[in-house]
Amino acid sequence: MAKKKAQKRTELLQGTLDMLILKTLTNGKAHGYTIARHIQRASSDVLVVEEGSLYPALHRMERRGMIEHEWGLSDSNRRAKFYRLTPTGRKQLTAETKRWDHFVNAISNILNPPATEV
Amino acid sequence: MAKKKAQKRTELLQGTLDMLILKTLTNGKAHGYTIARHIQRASSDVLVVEEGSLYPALHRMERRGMIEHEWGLSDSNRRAKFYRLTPTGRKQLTAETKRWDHFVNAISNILNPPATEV
DNA sequence: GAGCTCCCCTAGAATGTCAATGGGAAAGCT
DNA sequence: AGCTTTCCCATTGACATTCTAGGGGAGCTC
Repeated sequence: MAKKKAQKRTELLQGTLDMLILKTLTNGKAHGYTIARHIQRASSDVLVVEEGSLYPALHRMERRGMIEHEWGLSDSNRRAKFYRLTPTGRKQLTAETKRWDHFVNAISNILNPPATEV
Repeated sequence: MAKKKAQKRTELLQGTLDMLILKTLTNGKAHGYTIARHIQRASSDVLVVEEGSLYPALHRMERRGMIEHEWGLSDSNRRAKFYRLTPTGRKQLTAETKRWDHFVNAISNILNPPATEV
């Protein structure tokens, strides 16, 4: 037994999902299912996007004007909602990426403090 | 006017606060107020820990056995609750740091995909 | 004693993620 | 044809964490 149950804790750090989705869409339009797959593969399975996180994220991002959708047919011939970046979305990606770098750098400074001053 | 109001969005990425607190405590015991100051200074004001986040975090961390407290007097001669790392807390810090590195690396792979395979 | 800084705390709202679930349709298999 | 798998969309309710916005008290300086 001992079901190696995955941590109950959040897998993704809140706030990073939008950035990942936006980034994924810079490769061209894609539908939800594909976006999730891409993030998972590109991260070697470290980042797993649950559907219950993905779709709400896509919806709020569209509501906020970062992405737009149009219906189409997927590679496997199924109805799928293809999302595309808007100019706003591109700006947002730039901003969030900058913020992310900034943030990671700050954390890093705490985790590995630079040589102390005299 | 145009009060450049800071984004309503969360300043800290969820889940990082505990790690920062634990790390801060590796320098020795400290009380809440000092911990917050330290994080802010060490990050050049990038990371600001609000009191409404700090104290609940300290309390739950203590509840989970990662830290312990004892009352004492601060440098400025006021009653203050000094927290200290427990062995569990140290382990937790190691685990969270590993998780963090792992995570940052994964995000990085998506944001700056390595040279594509042939 | 007014005002500042330090130090503790909590309640309520907001946000975002997850687990669980549901549905439907194409593809592949036997 | 029927069955199963995979793909694709979506929502619900629980949960954790953070923030805003409050409250209180005690030492220090003038």
